[in-house]
Amino acid sequence: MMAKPTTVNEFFVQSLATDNTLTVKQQQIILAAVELFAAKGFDHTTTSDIATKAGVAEGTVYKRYKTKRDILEEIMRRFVRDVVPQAAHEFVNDEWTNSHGGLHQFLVELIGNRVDFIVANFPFIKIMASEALSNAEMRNQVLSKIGVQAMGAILPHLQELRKQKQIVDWPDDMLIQFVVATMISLALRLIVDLPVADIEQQKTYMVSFLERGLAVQK
Amino acid sequence: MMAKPTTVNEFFVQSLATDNTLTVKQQQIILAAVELFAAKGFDHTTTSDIATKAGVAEGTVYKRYKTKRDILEEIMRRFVRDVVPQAAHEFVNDEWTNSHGGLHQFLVELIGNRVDFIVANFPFIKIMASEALSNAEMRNQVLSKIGVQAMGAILPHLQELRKQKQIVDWPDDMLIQFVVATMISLALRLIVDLPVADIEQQKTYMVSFLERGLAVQK
Amino acid sequence: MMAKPTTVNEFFVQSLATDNTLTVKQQQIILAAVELFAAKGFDHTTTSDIATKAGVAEGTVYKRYKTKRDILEEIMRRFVRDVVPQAAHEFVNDEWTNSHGGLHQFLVELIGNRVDFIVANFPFIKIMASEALSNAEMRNQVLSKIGVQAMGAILPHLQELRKQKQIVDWPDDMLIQFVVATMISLALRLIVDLPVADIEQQKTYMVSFLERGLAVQK
Amino acid sequence: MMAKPTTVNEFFVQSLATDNTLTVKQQQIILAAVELFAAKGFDHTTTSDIATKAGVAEGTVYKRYKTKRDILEEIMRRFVRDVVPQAAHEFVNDEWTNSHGGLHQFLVELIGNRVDFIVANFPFIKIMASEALSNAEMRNQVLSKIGVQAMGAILPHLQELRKQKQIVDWPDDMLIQFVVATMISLALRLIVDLPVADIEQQKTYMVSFLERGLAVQK
DNA sequence: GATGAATGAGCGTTCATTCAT
DNA sequence: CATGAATGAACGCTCATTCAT
Repeated sequence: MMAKPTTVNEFFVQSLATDNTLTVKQQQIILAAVELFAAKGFDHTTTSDIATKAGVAEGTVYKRYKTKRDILEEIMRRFVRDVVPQAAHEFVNDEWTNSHGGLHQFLVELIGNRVDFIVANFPFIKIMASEALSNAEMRNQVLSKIGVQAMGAILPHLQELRKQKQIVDWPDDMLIQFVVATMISLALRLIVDLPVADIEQQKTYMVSFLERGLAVQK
Repeated sequence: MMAKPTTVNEFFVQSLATDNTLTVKQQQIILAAVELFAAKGFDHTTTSDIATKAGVAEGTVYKRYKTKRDILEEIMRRFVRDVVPQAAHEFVNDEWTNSHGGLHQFLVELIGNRVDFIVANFPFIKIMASEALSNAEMRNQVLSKIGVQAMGAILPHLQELRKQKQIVDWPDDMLIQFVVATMISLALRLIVDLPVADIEQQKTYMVSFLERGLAVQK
Repeated sequence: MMAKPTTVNEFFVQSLATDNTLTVKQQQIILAAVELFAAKGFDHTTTSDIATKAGVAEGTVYKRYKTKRDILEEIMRRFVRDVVPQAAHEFVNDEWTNSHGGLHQFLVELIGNRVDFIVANFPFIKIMASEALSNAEMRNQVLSKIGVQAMGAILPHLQELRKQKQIVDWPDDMLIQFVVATMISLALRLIVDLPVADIEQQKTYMVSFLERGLAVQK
Repeated sequence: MMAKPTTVNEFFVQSLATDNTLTVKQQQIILAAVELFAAKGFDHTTTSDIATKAGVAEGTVYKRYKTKRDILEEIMRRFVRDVVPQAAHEFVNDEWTNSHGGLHQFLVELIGNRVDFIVANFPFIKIMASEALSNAEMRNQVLSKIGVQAMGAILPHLQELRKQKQIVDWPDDMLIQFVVATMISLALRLIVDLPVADIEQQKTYMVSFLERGLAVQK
């Protein structure tokens, strides 16, 4: 059965705790920044906010990070280096990976797991999206890496299914595009504040939609 | 045949030119703001930027709009009031509306038209998305209206197709969610800077994906 | 019997109406400025406020008066030239002037009349006081003239009473100082927002206090 | 014998020096603000003025005080909390308090002491007066406290004198009103820039006027 | 390493004043 | 004479960043 998806925050705590170049205060600063950036966005978070939430002096924030943007970049670096792989690992490690259960089961597991991840980490996803929209560097450096990692976790399975002629013979990027878009459609609803009464029902429709959209006609 | 979708900028020029409460300089201010907000985002655009680009004094910016945010809201208001309906009208007026050509033709026309709109207006869509992510009021006031307008243009057709048992018997919101997500998947690619070699090819895949995903099994 | 004291505003209307170098709009501007300065003070009144209240365009305000301060000076000039003499005239014309009724009646009439004037014109008095505190030019040009006028109305009587040995043989300026201070004590109460339950009772005490303070011991 | 009344500025220096939550620069800011507000009024003093006079950067002004008005309120608060009680204490402690010397001596001491205070602190009194005229909150919060303190120092003596039938049997508020008005009459002269040749002579007249005005007829 | 007072460039905004129509 | 759009200097205030302790 599936594990409850870990929260980005928990991943960060792990990532920071295992880095012995960071003092406790520096860890607190990063964690405070993650939460504040997620809650208010990068631009609307002041270094004073971060210092206060981290329980340190304002000068301390600058001891290790030369600028506020450096903090964001450190967060993104850790996100890409530690959090995304962890999340992928968590995802990949679930039993379905080896079960070869066909398209339906693949989708059930994928959607089931990643939709929970989206719901659990929605605030963080918003900040990533927001930054990606306004910051080209972020797009290039971070999103692409996330994309690569995500593809690494999803694409092989899609390719396998395609080889088995369970799904249509479309290019990799189109398959990924539709799978991701369908999963993200839930996040769009959340952003637009449309109520999502029943997450499990959502999952069922998503699986069904993707299954019909991708499966080869019998 | 389909009309070439107009650019948001052109719609704005129209919307502003036909408003005789606005002086030429005030029109220049709004147009400058649209471009700057689209290029650098709301927060990173200064009122001095706007004034300079519009070729007016900084005080002039405040003659009609009390705050910088008022300018954004004016833009959004015009977008919702003039641009979206125009775009919808343009969309709705295309012949397919009355052609009862079935699911396939509906999707061909919808995707064909709206994908071009997305591509033509991508910079503007980015502002809307960016603001929507960080501004709850904007979500409520603007996105909801756009949503209503968009639904008014799409939903009746989906309902008709469902009644004719051409598409699956899913709730309205799920049908819309999947159609919108599929269309937006292209915008996501653009945001992530993934190259889109062939727009027409994209359209073909989208139509195909939606058609398979929604059509009832024969 | 005593006439009800006219309001500064009414004096201004008269002053303006009889000046045929002023257009109607210019009169409206001055009247609007008088009311706004009295209500919010000179610094917190904008030329836009004045134009709006006067029902004219902002440029019109500057047609006759080169600066905002010019308007204040015009008001003060009229106040000194027309309003104060009128008020004095109104005061002087009351019957007591000729009645030679002695100190008591003099005080009764003076206090009775001027206290009502203070109460009726309190907002205007506040602006004069406020400007006088922060503007040396105003003090020199306006207050001194008001002082001269006021003295012209009061001092002769005091001098007469002194000659008749009804009041103490103190210098003119001390007599005026105490009479004015006693009358103004009511304005101080009003400024400090201390309730003044019974104006007539106040008058009685004032008369009594001044009478005892100034009368020669029998 | 009477102590020479201290200047408000000296009281402020004391009040600030003994507050160890204030850095030296913050003290300089308050002192600079006191002088500037007194000299030019609150509205005509810019934060840049204050910073320059205090010898600090403009941002430093805002480190502790969120707004310019906060600085005024801090000044008023210190005035009420430290300066007024000190002044009252200084006043009350003079020997006359216990001397039961009758109305004449009471007035001699009161006038002698407070008139010097008024003369020494005239610039500061002007700020207070100016703000009181244009700011209702200031009136309520500050003047009322000053009033209470002042009454505490004066009223008991007046009540005692009244009980002893040395002064007329008028209500407390009228007694205070006349005593205060008489003292303030000097400030009025100063405001109007009327020369006050001989302060001691002024005091003599004031004492005499009040004594005659309030004493019961023998 | 940690502190927090100090900095100052830069922002959004106001408003007295000007001038072409 | 009247208009009102346009101006731009100046203000109050913010906040990322520095540095002496």
